[in-house]
Amino acid sequence: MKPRARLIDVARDAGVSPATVSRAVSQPELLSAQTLARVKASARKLEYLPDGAARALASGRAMTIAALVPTLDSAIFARALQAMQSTLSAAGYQLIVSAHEYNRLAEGNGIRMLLARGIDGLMLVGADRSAEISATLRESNVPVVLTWGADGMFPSVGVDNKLAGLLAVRHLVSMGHQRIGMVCGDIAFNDRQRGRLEGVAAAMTEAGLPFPDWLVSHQAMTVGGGRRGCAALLELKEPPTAVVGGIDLMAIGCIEEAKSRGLRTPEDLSVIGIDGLEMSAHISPALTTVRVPTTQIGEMAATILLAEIHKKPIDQQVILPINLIVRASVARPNEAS
Amino acid sequence: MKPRARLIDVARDAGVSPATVSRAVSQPELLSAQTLARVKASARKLEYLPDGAARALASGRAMTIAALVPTLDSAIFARALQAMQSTLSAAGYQLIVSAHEYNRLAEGNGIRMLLARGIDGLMLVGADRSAEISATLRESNVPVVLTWGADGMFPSVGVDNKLAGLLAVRHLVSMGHQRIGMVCGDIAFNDRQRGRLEGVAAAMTEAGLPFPDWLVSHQAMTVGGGRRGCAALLELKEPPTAVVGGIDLMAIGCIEEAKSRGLRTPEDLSVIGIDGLEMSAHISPALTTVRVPTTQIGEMAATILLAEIHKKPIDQQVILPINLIVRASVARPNEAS
DNA sequence: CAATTCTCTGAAAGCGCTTTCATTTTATAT
DNA sequence: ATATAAAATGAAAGCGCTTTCAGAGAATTG
Repeated sequence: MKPRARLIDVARDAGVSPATVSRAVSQPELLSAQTLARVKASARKLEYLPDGAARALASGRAMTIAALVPTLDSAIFARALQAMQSTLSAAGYQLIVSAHEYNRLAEGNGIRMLLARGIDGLMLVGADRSAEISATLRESNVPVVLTWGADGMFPSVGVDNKLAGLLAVRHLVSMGHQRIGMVCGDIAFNDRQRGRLEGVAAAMTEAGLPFPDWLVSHQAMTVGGGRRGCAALLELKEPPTAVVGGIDLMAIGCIEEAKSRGLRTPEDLSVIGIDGLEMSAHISPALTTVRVPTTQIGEMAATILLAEIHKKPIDQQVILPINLIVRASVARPNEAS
Repeated sequence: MKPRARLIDVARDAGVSPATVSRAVSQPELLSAQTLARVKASARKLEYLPDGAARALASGRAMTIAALVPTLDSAIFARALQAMQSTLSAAGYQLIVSAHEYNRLAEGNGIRMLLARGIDGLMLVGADRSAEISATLRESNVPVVLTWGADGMFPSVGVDNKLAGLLAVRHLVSMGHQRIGMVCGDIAFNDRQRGRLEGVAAAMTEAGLPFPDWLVSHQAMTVGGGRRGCAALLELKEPPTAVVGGIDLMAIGCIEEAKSRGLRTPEDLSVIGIDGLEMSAHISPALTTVRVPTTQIGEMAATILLAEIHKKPIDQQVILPINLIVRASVARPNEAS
């Protein structure tokens, strides 16, 4: 219950000025080896832990980067955050993460709270936010990086979501599919899903295929959502012979739903995902998917933020390559259908 | 690029003292409606955002709770964190989360960093840490809550992991299985997996069944890990007729591995998981599992922390009930095997 | 050897806010 | 009305640290 040692206690113990102790912590190269050793000894002896709030206040730097993602409950963001954390902690920064559950208002509040809290950088997902928030962000002067999407204002790192949808459908088309459906997440506050959907639609147009509204089912972005979406498509008078999942998880749900209806994948229904989850390779049939380099996105996001903080030049918009991973969930459609 | 408005600017604009503005922010009930309105107007006009670092320093409260989990890349922790965040933000607290990737040292560092950073409470997973860190934690006087496990020193909320293993195996035994294997995560720094393994062993003993080392395979806690573990067990001279997955994800891997070897679940190999993931209900066969109330753990953790902070009485150790969810992945063993 | 340049350390002024404590104002009671 | 309590506000002292500025020695130079 003894009060935590403060910097001044260490200074007293080591017989130096507070300034010297401060330097020992943040710029040890400025001190003579001897002084440094003495201070360090005292610090250790007193179990000195610098006070973050005081440091942040005095220095204007919080050594903290925040990431505000739609949800923690997604392997996708989790991996990216993981990568960010590694990169940042190597640079002495901490990552604090928060989620808004696909709620635009919650995102706005989250941003404001984080800004108030004092952060040196902010990672956001997508570019789907109000002009007001964007303005707040801009005025705050806090370095920002957008991931998975771009808006042309803030630096960004992501992939071409439209291209992802395009690649998926092109593959399906190349296998001979004509009636293709999509099980998609809610697109209201999710420009990634919107982009993928656009890509799917574009590819259908490109192939001269019809793509009416009823061939896309919007569902929760879970396995269960995928199942429901697939069920909806399968119950159409003319069900699709192939379906693309807005994310791998939904694609997996599609496979399961088909299975539960006695349909085999890929023989009776081809399924393709977008994401490239670890588990997608291990289910059966192994999921054909468009892989998004999640880990790299996280690393790049951290790198960009760090560069912004240090006023170094950055790529305003980096678009990482995506690629089709052909596995076993897509085949030529049945003659019958 | 204009500097952010400070409290004193608002005070000036509203024609009141800084103290009044401060109160308007944190204890509005102390002000007359009229003054409050005036201050709020000025604050809005100047786009005033209080400085978190300064508030934390002056008040000694950071209004921040930290959670340090093994990994973000797990639906389990993600859900619990989600629940914590909701509960905390309702109380005006922010949650910052960090991961240590199942690395004991990294956890220690993480704890120290968080402590230095200034937090009002800390959520940790499991009780598997050095006495030194525990001491640091104790001395820091920061409220702590342990989740998924307990050590008798800090308040905790979790489940009886051993019981989980026990329930799983009892179910298997009741279905007539005698040779039961387990695919388990690394237990070196994971008392949850250790507990589950113990439970499995205990249940085997209880049933008078042998449970030699080679019937448990330690693997990465992913679908892929589950597959490898199942493969290892299946290649035994006398492979088990049933296997329990240390977590649902691994159990799913087991089902997939069996499938890829031409074995049907549950006819040829019964599989049972522990966790109760959303997706477990949707795969085929639907996974029989021991459900752990993840969301509740998160909520309780937040509630306990909040109570500790406000010096209210708390339950030192809350153990949430777990329950077997019988679905389709367990059946009586084949006569043949 | 004096002059100049470094290197190392200390003094002191905040960083932006909260929080006693004191004071003024307003409401309540006699 | 006057005394007394209650409510509303302000003055000022920090919270624990960083950082500029300057000074004291030590090292280098002509």
